[in-house]
Amino acid sequence: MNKQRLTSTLNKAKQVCLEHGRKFTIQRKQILQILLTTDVSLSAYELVSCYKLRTSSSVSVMSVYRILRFLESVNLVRRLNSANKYIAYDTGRERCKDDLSLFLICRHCQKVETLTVSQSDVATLFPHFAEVGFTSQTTQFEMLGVCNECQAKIA
Amino acid sequence: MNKQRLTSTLNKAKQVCLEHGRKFTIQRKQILQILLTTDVSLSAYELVSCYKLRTSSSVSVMSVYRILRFLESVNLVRRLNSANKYIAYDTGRERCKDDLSLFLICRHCQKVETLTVSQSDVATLFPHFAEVGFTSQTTQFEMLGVCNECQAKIA
DNA sequence: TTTGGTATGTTATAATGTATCAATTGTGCT
DNA sequence: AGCACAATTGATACATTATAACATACCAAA
Repeated sequence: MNKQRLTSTLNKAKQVCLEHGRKFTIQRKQILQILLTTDVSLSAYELVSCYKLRTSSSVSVMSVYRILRFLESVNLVRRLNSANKYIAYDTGRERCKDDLSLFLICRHCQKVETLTVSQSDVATLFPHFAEVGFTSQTTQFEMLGVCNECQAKIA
Repeated sequence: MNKQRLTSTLNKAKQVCLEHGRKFTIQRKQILQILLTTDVSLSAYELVSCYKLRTSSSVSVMSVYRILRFLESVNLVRRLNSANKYIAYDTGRERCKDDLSLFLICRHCQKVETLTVSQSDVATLFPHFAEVGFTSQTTQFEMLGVCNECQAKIA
């Protein structure tokens, strides 16, 4: 992500916070910026370390957890259940309100690629779904595997 | 799961272990049996408690983790990433070797329903998949939501 | 200026999971 | 039976991830 795009994304993020009547504090901005400028997912504790390195200031783990929860609540951050780590959620790309995300997580380089799937596609895939009468509240799927770069290296 | 089916499932499980040149010890059997006779997922620590209650004997948490990892390795147990809990993996139902499971997890009653999807269906759903060149090693998806029984109760 | 909501700091603790090494058990072999 | 060997389990310590509870700081509106 280049500098210009980063600035624009952070500005949008600020708007999102303000629309929710919440602040885009320096700490929230820094945490989001760290997540935006890496292509791997980071744990709360890793974020504490990065924060220290990049700002010559510091945050408590508690604050990081709170900040992550907040950023998640306004859809600026996603948590990866299969890794207990967090990634920035790209607000730049066009997406329907109820599209689902598919995160492709590389076991080797940890890089996370994000794809988008529509609700109707999911419904098509899971025809038994309607039968069992389950009401999904899930907004993301996670797949572990190997990305093409790493695949090439291995072979 | 009725008694007869349970016995048959446990026998099959024993076969699976032996085929892998491993033992189906009393502890492994008990842990699997506990998981087979509940329809909710259980954490390692919950399994320790259940074990104590049901057998008037006990296991260490360490052993439970090891047993779970072993049972996972022979595909008799699955771990739910979204909950850090474990469920028995039904060997009874017909399934292709590389089918994927879709676990429907109810937020209210914690019950887990298991559906099956073929690899090819998944490939159809995610057309961008081939483009990004990601090699998936994932064998399951997890969806959180509300099951039909709970939905009815709520409404 | 005081009051109410938002945000952060601080400490303690819960929940989940791994590392390590010793002890035990079981199995096959002689 | 006695022995060697691998698989399994126990026990302790520790690492990682996460929440609870309560105090303090900040800031804007009444």
